[in-house]
Amino acid sequence: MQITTDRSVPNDRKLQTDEVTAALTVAIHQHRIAPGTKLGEDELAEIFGVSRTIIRAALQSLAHLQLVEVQRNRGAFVAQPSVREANEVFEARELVEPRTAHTAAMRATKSDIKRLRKHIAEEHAALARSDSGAALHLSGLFHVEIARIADQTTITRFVEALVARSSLIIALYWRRESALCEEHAHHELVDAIAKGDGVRAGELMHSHLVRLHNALDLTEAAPTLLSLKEALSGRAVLGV
Amino acid sequence: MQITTDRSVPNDRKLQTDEVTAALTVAIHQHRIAPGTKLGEDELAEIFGVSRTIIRAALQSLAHLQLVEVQRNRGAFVAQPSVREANEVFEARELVEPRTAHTAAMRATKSDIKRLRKHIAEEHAALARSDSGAALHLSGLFHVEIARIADQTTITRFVEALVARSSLIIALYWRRESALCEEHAHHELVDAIAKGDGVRAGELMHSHLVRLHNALDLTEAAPTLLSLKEALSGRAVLGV
DNA sequence: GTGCAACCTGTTGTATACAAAGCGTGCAAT
DNA sequence: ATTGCACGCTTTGTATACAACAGGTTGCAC
Repeated sequence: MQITTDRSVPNDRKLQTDEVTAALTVAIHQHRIAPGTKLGEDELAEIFGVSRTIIRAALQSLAHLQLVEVQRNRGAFVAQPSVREANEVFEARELVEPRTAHTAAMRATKSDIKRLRKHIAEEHAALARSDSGAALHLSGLFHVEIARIADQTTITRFVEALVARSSLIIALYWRRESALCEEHAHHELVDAIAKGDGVRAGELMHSHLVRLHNALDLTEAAPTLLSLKEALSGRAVLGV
Repeated sequence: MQITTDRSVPNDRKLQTDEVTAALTVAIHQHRIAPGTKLGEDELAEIFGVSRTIIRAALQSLAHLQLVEVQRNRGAFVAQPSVREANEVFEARELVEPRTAHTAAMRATKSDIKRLRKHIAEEHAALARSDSGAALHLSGLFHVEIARIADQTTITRFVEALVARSSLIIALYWRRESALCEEHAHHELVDAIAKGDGVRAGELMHSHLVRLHNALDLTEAAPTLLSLKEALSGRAVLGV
């Protein structure tokens, strides 16, 4: 399982943990690693060419973001948010992000707008080449970028965590039937922000999130096939 | 600097990291360790009777909650939130917690109410014996408990993090002049929740938080005296 | 006496060695 | 054939040893 490996063996001697964390994060965001996948320490250590110490720190980081779940003496697995957690995550986003959009509209500078538009363009480009993983990742970053423009680092961190989990949720519960993530929503949002229309930006963000939420198939109770296997073995399925 | 040490040397072989994390968290909550204090790895390892490996994991955990700040090659320090961060934290709480109070009012069971009242009683008891550290800690837990009753684990985690940082903020910026944390606010809140009056619970929570926020002295720009002292001396300020 | 520089000490960063806990396999007994 | 147990292999948990870095101190030169 190759993950990134752009640079070779000699590490830059700095921030190794962060690099591993980032690489894994992106890989999960882009759905290159499926929910439920086991992340063995030795395996990752070999892939990244570092010791298990580094891998462990990275996994702990990801566990804190709830991107991976660590089971004692069993190892780390890419998280599989339950239906309930999925609802919670989107409810939280519906509560928080309209506010960040509103504030962003108030504070955005020209260069912020430019950056957002560039972001959308990249997203389109990814879609154009059918790289849905990258598109999804960029789409998430778009939301984080808005929080960043709102200049509230505390909430930005929260949004980052929510967006990250959203990616897992989409991987698990996205309805094939529903239309692909409507890009025009992001467009309109940027327009509202550019005009400084905070109220409209907030409304757009809210409805955008609600539509996303509704595009998920959150009816089935049990996590899907992968976890079925796991449900019968050792550990029990806790919350639904 | 003794921290907890209720149990002696033989560890229960389980969750050592979590125990250390919890002990440090409580100590910080209760203002038994001042903001800016250096948390040396060897020092902590000796105190808790575990290896630096465990301590490191615990510190990383606390760093994620932004209770401590780790500076590369320099070590971990109890965080000193800036004025700006302080404002952000309370703004975030003002956004999120009224919602949790509202939901809690809708979902609270008899036993939940009972637990909340017991919580308040303990808080009073702590105040009665002038243990302001414990009172503060319990006061924070009260807010977390409400989020827990609202049964939104995702937001509960966020509230936990916000409450934890609030404790640091209060340590740094609390105005001596302002009246002590009015306990009646928590009383009224529980009453509203017991009645199932979500709207009022939300309002009460909001005004409670605003009052708290206003009771802080967030005018001065720079981190205060404590850090100055530390800037000059090698070792951090030990006991409180 | 002051300023700079090299060293020295103490602390953190990383790797590795060892201990312990799961988990699967295979054999034996019913 | 199936069930139960026991052994061994694999993987994680923890401690420790070593390397690298930061900061302070000392000594020298001016």
